[in-house]
Amino acid sequence: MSQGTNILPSLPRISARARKQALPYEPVCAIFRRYLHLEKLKFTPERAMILDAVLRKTGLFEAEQLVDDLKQLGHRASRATVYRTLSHLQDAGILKQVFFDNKQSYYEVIAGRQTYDYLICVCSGKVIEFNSDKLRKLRDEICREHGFEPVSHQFHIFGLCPEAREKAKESKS
Amino acid sequence: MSQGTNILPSLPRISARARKQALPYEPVCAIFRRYLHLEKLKFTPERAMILDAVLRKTGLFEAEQLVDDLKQLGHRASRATVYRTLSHLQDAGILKQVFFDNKQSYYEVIAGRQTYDYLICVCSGKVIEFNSDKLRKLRDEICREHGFEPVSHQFHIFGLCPEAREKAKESKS
DNA sequence: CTGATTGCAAACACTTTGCAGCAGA
DNA sequence: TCTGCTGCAAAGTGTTTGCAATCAG
Repeated sequence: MSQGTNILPSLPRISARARKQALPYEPVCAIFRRYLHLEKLKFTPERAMILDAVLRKTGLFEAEQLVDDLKQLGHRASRATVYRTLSHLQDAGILKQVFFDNKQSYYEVIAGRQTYDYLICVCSGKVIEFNSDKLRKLRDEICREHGFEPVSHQFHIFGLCPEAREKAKESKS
Repeated sequence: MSQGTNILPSLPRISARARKQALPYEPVCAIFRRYLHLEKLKFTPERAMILDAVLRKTGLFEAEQLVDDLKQLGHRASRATVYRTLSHLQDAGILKQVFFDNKQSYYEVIAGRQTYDYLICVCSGKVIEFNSDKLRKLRDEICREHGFEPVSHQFHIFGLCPEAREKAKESKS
């Protein structure tokens, strides 16, 4: 039987326009407002509240979690609006979907934050973030070889975390 | 509306490189039978047919596609059985799920085949497979640093393919 | 003013599951 | 024989969508 969580990467959705215009240190809210303006969309209270809740998150989070957070913050916003806004935030380059597990998506704020790659334990589901300059360099090298212009990447390593390895050893002996 | 690309549905699923590789049909079938035997499961005609259809695939494919393929091959197997068998094939290490988009999973045969990493064009959806020893080495190095034992990895680079870059240039000028 | 936005609930689409009859080993 | 397997259809589940009322610009 399948042991462990099935966590798969998803694809980033950042519009070309957003990519060109995101300034690294600009307040995220300003990025969003400009994006909305350019797309002739409106900056509504609901969208502001959702962005607020999103920016409070650190690391990975789920849409459903966000719905709860909003309730806790006393913010009203329907599930539908949350999903619709998450979509816009992705297009604005503020957010990206990082994983899917069997059912749902996991998001991560990328605007103005360092992004990570992940080590994922196939036994415990534990996720370790890491960062590697060498990886970025290698990515750029591979892209050059193929005439590709990199926008982003996702590197997920699946395996056994130290604890899981320990357990595996024990059960062997 | 945003042009947030949902790239996956248009992924090409035949790669020249993969096509060149001989299908190691017998060995994989043996792997599957052994797995089934060990798990006290049965090797049924349906499972044989599904494995056959799976091994004809090169590159990424979807479950639904497989259902169609089976019909075309004159093989009967219900949708439910296909899904159940795909699950077993994963557990047997013959297959892996590579992507999820919001809706469905994308699979790839791994047994007896070289696996690839992917460059994915965010404009055209074009997918380029690549292979890198340096990447594997870097992966192992990163794992060592974290006491992780790697089982597999997925490295997806998103960006603009040469054609898309060309187009982008044109539209600027 | 006017078209975008919202909440609701129903719709979706892929996948899983319960069940009764069937069939490998 | 005795589990496990199959097909069917129904259930599940995160997400999306249609619609009428509402609101931002």
